[in-house]
Amino acid sequence: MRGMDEVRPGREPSPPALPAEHVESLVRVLDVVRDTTATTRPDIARRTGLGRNVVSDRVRQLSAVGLLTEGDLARSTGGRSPRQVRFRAEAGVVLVADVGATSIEVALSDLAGNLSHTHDEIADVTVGPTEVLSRVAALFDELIAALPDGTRVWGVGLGLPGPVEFETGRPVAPPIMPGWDGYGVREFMAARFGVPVWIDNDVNLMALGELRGGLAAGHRDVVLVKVGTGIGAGLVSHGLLHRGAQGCAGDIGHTAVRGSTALCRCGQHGCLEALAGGAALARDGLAMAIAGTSPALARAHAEGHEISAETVIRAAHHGDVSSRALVIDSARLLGEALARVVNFFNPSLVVIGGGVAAAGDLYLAELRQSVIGRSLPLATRTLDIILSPLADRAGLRGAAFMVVDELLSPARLSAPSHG
Amino acid sequence: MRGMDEVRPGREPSPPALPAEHVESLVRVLDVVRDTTATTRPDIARRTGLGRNVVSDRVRQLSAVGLLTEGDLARSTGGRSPRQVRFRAEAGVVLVADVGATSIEVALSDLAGNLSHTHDEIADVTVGPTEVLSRVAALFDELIAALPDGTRVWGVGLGLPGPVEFETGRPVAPPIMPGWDGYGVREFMAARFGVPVWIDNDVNLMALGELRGGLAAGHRDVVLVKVGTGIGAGLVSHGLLHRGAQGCAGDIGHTAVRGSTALCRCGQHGCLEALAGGAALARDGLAMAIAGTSPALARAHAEGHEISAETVIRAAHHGDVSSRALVIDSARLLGEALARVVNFFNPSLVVIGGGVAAAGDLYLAELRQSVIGRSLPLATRTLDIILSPLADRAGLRGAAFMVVDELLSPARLSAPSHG
DNA sequence: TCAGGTTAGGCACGCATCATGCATAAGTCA
DNA sequence: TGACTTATGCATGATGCGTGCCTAACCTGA
Repeated sequence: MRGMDEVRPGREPSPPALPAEHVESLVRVLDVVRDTTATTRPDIARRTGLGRNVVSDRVRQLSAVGLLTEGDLARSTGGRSPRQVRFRAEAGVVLVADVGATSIEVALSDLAGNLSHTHDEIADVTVGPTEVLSRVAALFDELIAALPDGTRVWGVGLGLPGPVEFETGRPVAPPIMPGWDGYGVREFMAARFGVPVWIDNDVNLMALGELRGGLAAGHRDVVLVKVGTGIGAGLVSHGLLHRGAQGCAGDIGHTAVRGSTALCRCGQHGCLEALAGGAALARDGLAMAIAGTSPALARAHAEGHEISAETVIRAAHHGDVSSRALVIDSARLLGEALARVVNFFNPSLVVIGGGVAAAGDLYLAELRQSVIGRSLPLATRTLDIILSPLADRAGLRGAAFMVVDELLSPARLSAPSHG
Repeated sequence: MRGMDEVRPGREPSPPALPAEHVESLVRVLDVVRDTTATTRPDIARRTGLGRNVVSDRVRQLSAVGLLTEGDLARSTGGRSPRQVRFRAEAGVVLVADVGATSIEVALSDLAGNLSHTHDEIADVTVGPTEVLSRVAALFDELIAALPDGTRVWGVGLGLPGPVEFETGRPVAPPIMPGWDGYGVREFMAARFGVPVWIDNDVNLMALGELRGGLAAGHRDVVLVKVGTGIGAGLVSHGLLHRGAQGCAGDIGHTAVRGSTALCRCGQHGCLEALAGGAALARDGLAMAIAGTSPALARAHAEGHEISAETVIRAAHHGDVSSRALVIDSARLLGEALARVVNFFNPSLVVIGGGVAAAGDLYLAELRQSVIGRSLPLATRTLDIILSPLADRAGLRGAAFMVVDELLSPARLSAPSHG
């Protein structure tokens, strides 16, 4: 991996060099424009508390480096119409990837988390970091090849299915990623692409995606639950990701469920994940297919189809009674665990994401009932529990926001460093 | 309550008027001096990144209003010795109270959380807000009467045994405080004493006490567990109190314990609190005394002593086998719940406070074992679990820090408002 | 004890930033 | 169309803060 070209020919340094002065006000202006709390100069002045003159100047500077641009005139409020100011999300792209236990998702993202060229494929994370990351890098190469000339690549954002030490970008003792412990993921990608790289847990990135540009925008205390093969949660406190001391906060998949002894992939018995995760759904569905308890699943199995969580969910939607019971049972079990989480963390919003969220209202209704029935009334008084539509790709969007937010953070702009 | 003197004669407005300019640098200087990360002018400059000139000027201003003072010369590091700068904790006092389910604690605190004139008494919070708060106010009056002339009262800090909406200072649907829901506690105290008032949950205040001036200083992710009559937790994320959306975050006392149907004071069955709290210890101890299972408790009971959690703990320490088993069982149960909390929140420190913490190493050892045996290895890798000595009065200290921190916060200093 | 080096800390100056006032542009409303 | 309101640029002035210089006060080594 050594000896690669540090700076690619024809690629501009990224992000565009901002003036090192006025960092604070520059960021404040940029922030309110980015999340569209302000769209005109007077708006920005009001929101940031900066003088109208300063705002004008900062907008000028940011426009000069291509981060902002003027749009049409906005509606007048009685006098001269203000010109609209817009974040130039097209000023650069971010390479984002979400490595799951059994899959790789990559995409190109603009600076506002809008994805394009999304690509999914099956992959096994257990084959180790060099192989998986090489594949991700190859996919990134394809994305880069398709870029129009002169497009700036601002950075790489990566999600991994395990705990990550955010500062160093290294996995820490990930249970389902043998060989990845302490691996220098950032160094690998930085050497390959010569741009800044950030890595985080995939569930944290989903939470960030929902927080910065999704359903959780504006909330300060959020729990995002991803129900995929496994079950995990991303926590937001004070509007910031709560990663915990080791970066492994959010584990709810391996809490014991009463009266169960099912073996979990983590090695313990009775884990929630072993009962209510996607893998559990598939396992129980297969059992029902073989036992003949479910006509629909039995037929699918007989026809040679694999029985996956998706199969079970589809059968449930088509009225298969046993599948329906399985899905509802899964929702109820998750709800019991979530009730504890709600009591403890007291979020204003719980977002359910991941593959099982495709089960839709059937799942959500049971989940809601289960949570509300077991939580303190106060904690659920204004609590919202919603599904994150799958098409959202919150994880990839979160990866993009991670990169852009870090690059445009005051700390980095005032003292440019790694990357 | 209306018509009371708004500003008492002979009492100065509080806190001393700081200049409205330079608020940010003033606060930064004050902060590093307050938590003693910097004790000399050059130190302050290094820590805050401010110029030595600015630091000198701010120190001058803060000294002029009595918040800082110069001390002796510090050790030289090769050149002229710097003069030490110290926070004048004696520049004012804060009236603090911790209202528990069955008790009132009040004290005088200096601006650094050092308590004096501590006073405890039995009280029943269920008699309602006016009665309880009047009693607190009467105790405060006694404290004020004992103050030297000219002492400035900066504010009132109050802890309550239930969820509190921090911004308004009103209890929200507190389960064990009938009649308090939505009561204007702040208004009551402000009208009575004419100073700013802040109120928070008592467990949050314990966490704040440990965070700002106790065992948790410097940690960013902390869980404080109070095991008193009931069981509750205070959470610290990013070095800030996580209060949750309704201010009721930290509930762990009412999570279901498998295989139990004990009736809890919250009305549900099988709560942790009903099994492992102080009340449960007392209840089970009494049962053992009556049944004769424990000689020590039976004797105490026969002699007419009340069997409290403290009695059981003392018996355990004196070698009473049954009491010992009871205490250990309590620790084990709490440990099981805490293991889930540790997995979910991933703190770097867990502090155990409250009356049951008096059980000491006997309790702590079993608790540690129980937590570590059931948590993810990663989450416990650098986890510390410690006891908060009772004499600490972390709650009262936290109440003092709450008031002083709010009064010396940038927001308040730049735009003085309520109080 | 003294010289040379190092750190503290005050004072004056100058630069840079930001707010204010004024002029102008461009809209609304009667 | 005129009076009013709002937006925006430019010049001006105040203010905050860093820098350079000086003195004070300590150290080390001869």
